[in-house]
Amino acid sequence: MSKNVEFADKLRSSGLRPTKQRLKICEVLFNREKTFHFTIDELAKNISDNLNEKISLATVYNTIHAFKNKGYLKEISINTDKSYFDTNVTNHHHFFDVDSNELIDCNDEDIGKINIKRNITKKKIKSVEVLIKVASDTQNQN
Amino acid sequence: MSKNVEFADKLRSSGLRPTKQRLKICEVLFNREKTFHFTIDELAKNISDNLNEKISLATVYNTIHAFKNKGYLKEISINTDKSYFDTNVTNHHHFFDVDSNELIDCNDEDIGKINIKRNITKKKIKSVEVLIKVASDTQNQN
DNA sequence: GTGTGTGCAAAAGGTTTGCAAGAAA
DNA sequence: TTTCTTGCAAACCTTTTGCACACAC
Repeated sequence: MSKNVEFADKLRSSGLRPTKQRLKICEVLFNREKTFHFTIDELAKNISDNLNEKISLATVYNTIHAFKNKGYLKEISINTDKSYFDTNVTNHHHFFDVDSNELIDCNDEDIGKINIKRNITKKKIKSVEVLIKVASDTQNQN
Repeated sequence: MSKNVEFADKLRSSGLRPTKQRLKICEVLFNREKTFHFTIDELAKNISDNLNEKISLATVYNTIHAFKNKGYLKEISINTDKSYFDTNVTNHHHFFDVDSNELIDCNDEDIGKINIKRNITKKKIKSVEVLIKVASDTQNQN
């Protein structure tokens, strides 16, 4: 419960009104120990299943994008039909299990430093993302 | 023209009938020196503009997926609304210019070797993809 | 009260599918 | 002639948008 006050403050401090829906979403996303990877429909399902409450899909989309823009969430580059988000906003990489469509965070110790030796003229590097696709044997690569 | 015979043989040898449409698409995709990055609609536009011929969108989709499954094309993991494909099917990485939505191939010399020190239980690494997002300054990260 | 946020339904955009007609083997 | 391929339209799925109502401040 005290968590909700924290969430409300956090939202307010970034210019977002702490509405009931946003607080619910905060609860689901940030009230956990491990980082959380999800797609919008998984999140919406999670909310309606576990919290016995329905939030309009449009609101979920709006909220997730607002959170992403405020830096509370990160969007992961995977070539699937859906967008994946991550509550871990630090610089890190991912394993992607193509059997289960599951993301797994990758620590710095898991991968050596990525050293980019080339510059694109007039451009700055904004992010470096490594995606390691894994599968149980005899799977194809995509 | 002799190229077309090559393409036809290549298609036949992988169990694909060399139809007029598939040969056209081969021409556009593989009859060039540099590797080619594209989305389906760019490709369809390219065909109708440059070859003065229309191929049904459904056929373009079918063909691109057939080519991908046969290993003639690679699909790139970027989190955009569209799928990106690459005629360079070797292991390599990419720069992605978020201003222009353009992909740029990355050679081995541009990035040191990626060394993955962790195993996911019972899973095999299928691919390692590095995506370096670049932008002219003052852009956001996604 | 004023300005934001929500929710619904409708629209949009990319991709897939069903099926009849056409082309390759 | 048999099997694969094409093309069109409709369907599908995720995501976005418009707008009236409700809520936060």
